[in-house]
Formats: sequence, structure tokens, C-alpha cells
Amino acid sequence: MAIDISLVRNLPLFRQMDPAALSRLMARATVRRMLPGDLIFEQGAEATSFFLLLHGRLKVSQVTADGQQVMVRVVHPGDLFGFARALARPDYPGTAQVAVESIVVSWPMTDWETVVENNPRLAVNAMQTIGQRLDEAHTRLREMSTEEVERRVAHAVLRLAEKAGRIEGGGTRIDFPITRQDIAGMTGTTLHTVSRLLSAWEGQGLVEGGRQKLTVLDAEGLARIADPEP
Amino acid sequence: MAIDISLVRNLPLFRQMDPAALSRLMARATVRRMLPGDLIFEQGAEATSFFLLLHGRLKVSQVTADGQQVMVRVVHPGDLFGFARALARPDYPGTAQVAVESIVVSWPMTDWETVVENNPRLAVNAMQTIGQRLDEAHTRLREMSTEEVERRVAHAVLRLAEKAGRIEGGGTRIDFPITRQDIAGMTGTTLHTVSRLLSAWEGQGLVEGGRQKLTVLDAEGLARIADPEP
DNA sequence: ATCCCTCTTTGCGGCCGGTCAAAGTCGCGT
DNA sequence: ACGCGACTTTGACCGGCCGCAAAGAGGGAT
Repeated sequence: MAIDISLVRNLPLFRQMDPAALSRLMARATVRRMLPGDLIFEQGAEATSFFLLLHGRLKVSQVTADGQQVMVRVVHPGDLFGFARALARPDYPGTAQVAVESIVVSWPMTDWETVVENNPRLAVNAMQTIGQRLDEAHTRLREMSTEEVERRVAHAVLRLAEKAGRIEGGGTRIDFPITRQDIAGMTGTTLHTVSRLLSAWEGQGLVEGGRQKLTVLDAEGLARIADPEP
Repeated sequence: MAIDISLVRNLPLFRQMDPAALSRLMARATVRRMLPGDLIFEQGAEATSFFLLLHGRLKVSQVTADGQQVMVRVVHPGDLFGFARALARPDYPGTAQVAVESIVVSWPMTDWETVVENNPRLAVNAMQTIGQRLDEAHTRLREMSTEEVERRVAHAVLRLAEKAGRIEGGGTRIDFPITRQDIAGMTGTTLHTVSRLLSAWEGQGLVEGGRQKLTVLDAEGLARIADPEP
């Protein structure tokens, strides 16, 4: 199925790319519309395609050797994902599940090398994308090393609100269904502790909770918890 | 100063690269020999160069807002590092300190885009390098989320032995000076706990400690601690 | 409307591991 | 050789967070 280039031309990933090259690239792509709960790929499966999220929201999670589920990250619109080949891996390291109705573009993984080699501008952009993801990972590592649980959860909630927030009434609503368990997996704690924290914050008017819902009412107040003044 | 291409041609980073292109690349490089304690760049400083470690060993650390020192990773020979531009950052996110006498190659950061765009093969390899680093970061994140301290430290020590080990007598000696504090920073714990663990392991004949020294005597035994059989 | 499944809340006990404190030891520099 | 600074070890204490358990609450499906 052909894709209108105007849909993707303004993505940071394709910025400054030659329109003709972008056309050629898009000619090889496949588009799919997917519904909540659908799996795009599963952990350990052979990596046959790489993807771009055009619209919607995905959750990427991993299961540890002993069976614990950990949510690794959220995929936002415009993000490249599932490019296992870039990591020189034959399989997908995690499972990508659709959180809200999404539109996903994919290419055969065998195209990866040629795509990168023939589109130097895209290579630079893709590297920046991966680099930023590495940066985020390091930030989270540092948080996990040095911060107590409350601050970590506050940071995670603020990041979610920033990346996936939608203004709604007096606050910023996180725009896809997310469970306490998900937040726990992202911050290295248990759903019990997250629940307790959110309840406490709700009591202070900082957030408003609900089933798979979360709205930040007082981002500044949360930020004070995340980074206390010395 | 010119560099003999034979020194770098076999690095994975430059594999399959056109020799002429590699020559051009190396013509723009600078080589420096550095001594333990020297700083290659400091956290927050403007990123003016990117680097390749030819020989030796470096420690990259970050200081958190509240002043705690965290060792982010170890740079091994053949590793590209300090390529802040790839992360679209103007500054270095950490401080790189020389652990043992090292040989470092550097390029002006302004070359980064052209280097990547004109050396598609290098772009693919560099992306794999970054990708693998991202993979490692995710592994550590997962460990930090789900494993108790003892397992994390065991994993970290095994990784160090694998990446920077030198056979010595009955064991594998970690080939650069490393403190308990360093290991603590890599695993998100305190030097006290690391010291206690290493002492206990030494009592069981798994490792042999010493001032800034560490030798793994029984890697299998350690592996059993890192990943207990269910 | 009702059932049922999943997600959420809340209480309580226990323990891992962080914090504080102090002594011990190695090795470098002068 | 000596002294000092940096690194390490060890003990005692205690608090934050996890684990377990059980009840409560939405929301989708029939």
C-alpha cells in the first residue's frame, strides 16, 4: 500500500532527506492499522521487520529469566522501533504491544543495511534517535542507582506526562491506558508501592488517579518531589 | 600525527570499510598517549571532539545533581566514545578518566556528520556499536529493576572479567585498577555492601580481592550466584 | 442489569541493604 | 623509612520497601 509522503516528511527522522529517496523508501514500506492488545512482535522472535510508529502508542516490555514482566519503554508517534538489526541481534529483545489504536509502518529487516547506506542523512538521524534513547537509558540507570523510589516514580510520571500528555481540564492526562504495574516496571518497584505513592499524591492534590488512568494536576509540586531543593 | 592504518583496520568499527576512505579518515585524526588519572573530557564541557580508544582502559562516570559519583561504564580498546553529537547533545554527559596508560585517537566533533555521511559502512558499524551499548544499558536496567544486590554485583564482576580480564595464575584478573566504590557505582549500591559481598565471596574461594585489585577464581561459582538455578 | 475479570487499594510484618562510626591497611611521595 | 591519604573492612542499628494477603472498584461482555 502506498503512503503519502506528506505524512512522514516532517518527522525529525526524515528531516533534510532527499524527497526522491524518501519516495523510494516509502515505496517499500507496509502500513498497518492495529488495535489495543495486538502484538507487533514478541520477545525472542526472529527479527524480520523494523518499524515506525505513525500514530498511537505502544508499550515495549521484557520478561526476565524468572518470569517477571518489566515495561522497558513507551513508543511514541514518530519513533523508530524494533530495529534489532542495528543492535546486530537476530531477534527482538522485547515484546511490543499496542496500547491505543495505532498506525504502524514497517520494512523488511533485510532492507536495513541498504537503507542506512543509501540514505546518509537518514543514518545520521537514526543514530541520533538511538543516541537519545541511550541517553534516556543512562538517565534512568542513574536514577535507579541513586534515587529512592518516590523520586523515581515522580520522574517517571513527569516524563510520561511530558511525552504523552494531553491537556484536560485542570491537568495533563496521560494519553494512553497505563497500569500501576507498568509504572512499577519502569521504575523498578512494585505495583503496591506505586499505588501507595499515587494515593498519597492524590491526597495532596498533585495527581488524579483512576483505572488505567493518570492525570497530573500539579506538575511543579511533583517536580519538587522528583528533585528536592537542597 | 599520521597513524598507521594497519593499527585500526581490523577493528570491528572499521570492518569492510574502503581502505582509501579509512586513510582519509585517519589523516584527520590526532593521537595522544595518556596517563592514569588524566581526564579526557569532563561532564558538562562543550563536546569538541569524539574519540576512539586504541589501547588502555578508561572509566566514564557521572555526578548526580546531589553530588554522588556514579561510574557509568568502562571503555575498552576499540570502543568509540565521547560522540555526544550522535546524541544531539552539545556537551559531554560524563567524565572520562584514564585508568591505565592509554592511547586515544580523536577527531574534531565538527567532522562527525561528514564522516558518517561519507562513510556509509562506518555509519552502519557505529550504529551497531551504539546499539549494543543500548542493549547493555537495558540489560543493566532490567537487572537493577528485578535483581537483588548480590546478583547484580556478581553480574557486574563477571562482565568486567569477561571484558577486561587477563588470565593470571589460577584466575582471571581484572586488568585495571578498580575500587569497591566503582563497582558500587556500577551496580547501584554502596561500597560497604560491595566490600561485604567480596569478603564473603573471598571466604568461599570465589574471588580474590586486594587494593584496587580483583581476581575471579571461580567464574562458575559466581555465575551460580548471578543466575541461581530454579 | 449483572457477572466476572482485571486492576487497585490498604494493612502488616520482616528483612535487605543503607547509614553511621571507627579501626585497619596498603602504597605512594618526599 | 616514614607519614599521610586513599582505600578497605567490619560492626551495630534501623528504616524504607517488598511480600503476602484480602477486600474493593471499574468496565467490558453477555
